[in-house]
Amino acid sequence: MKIASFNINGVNGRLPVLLRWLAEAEPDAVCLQELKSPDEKFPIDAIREAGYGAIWHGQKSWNGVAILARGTDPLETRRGLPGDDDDHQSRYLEAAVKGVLIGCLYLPNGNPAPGPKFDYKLRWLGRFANHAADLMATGAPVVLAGDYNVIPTELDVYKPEHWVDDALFRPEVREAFHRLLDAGWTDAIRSLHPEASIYTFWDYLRNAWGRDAGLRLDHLLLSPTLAPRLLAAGVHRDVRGWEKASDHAPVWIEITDAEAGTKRRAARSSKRRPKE
DNA sequence: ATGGCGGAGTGACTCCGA
Repeated sequence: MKIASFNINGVNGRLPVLLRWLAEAEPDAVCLQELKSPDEKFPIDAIREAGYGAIWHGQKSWNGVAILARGTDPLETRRGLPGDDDDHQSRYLEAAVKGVLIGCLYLPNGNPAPGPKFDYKLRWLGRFANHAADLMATGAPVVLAGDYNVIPTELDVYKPEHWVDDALFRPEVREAFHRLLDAGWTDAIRSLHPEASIYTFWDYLRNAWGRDAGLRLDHLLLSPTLAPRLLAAGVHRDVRGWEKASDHAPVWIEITDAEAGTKRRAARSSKRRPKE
């Protein structure tokens, strides 16, 4: 099963990019961010024709998240991040797809920092950590996928010294991300590629793509019950070079299906299995 | 590297993203 996350940067303006990528990559489940579309303008007909069911939480002009599922409809479990009834930005959507609970998030950018936008980002991170802990406590296989707007380490940015005061890289933000890892979440890409320089975003400005001046901002975090099923992870870099591309590239994982995962875990615990 | 590029909402500009 392939699960991907893609900050599409305008789902209507970039619909040809989305449809081409769905046809080429054939992900089983997709988290989209930055729809920049009100609910009534979400291109559900074209997405259904491409073979996907979908749920979405849009908003005029900005934000907006969606979950797509190939050949089926996502089973919605939550709309909006709990913890603040006054927060009306469309940044969190959650659904079950083929036995996996998928949280789709678009974390606030937070610039300029310091300031009210940065404060909102830190509050959002706190609410997110609380909800993530609740999800983990259920024991369900969970992936939290999306645009975190967090550069986790110096390895995840082309020139760390240019970003020290930026809301994507400030210590408070990095520490919040690492507290998630300490709590038991697995950064899928980093767990399989511990040393590699991997980016998911390249600015439109200053020929960032041509210079490979990128950032790793889009992440898939796996619960302890899902992490053992991780087979592969990567970034569809070439999509960033397409005509009318988003400034983000899709990030993806492949996991064993639920039945195979159960067999694997059973095999691992078996006394007959030789030590790895 | 504080200008750039690009989308959306409106209708030459603004706001916003990262």
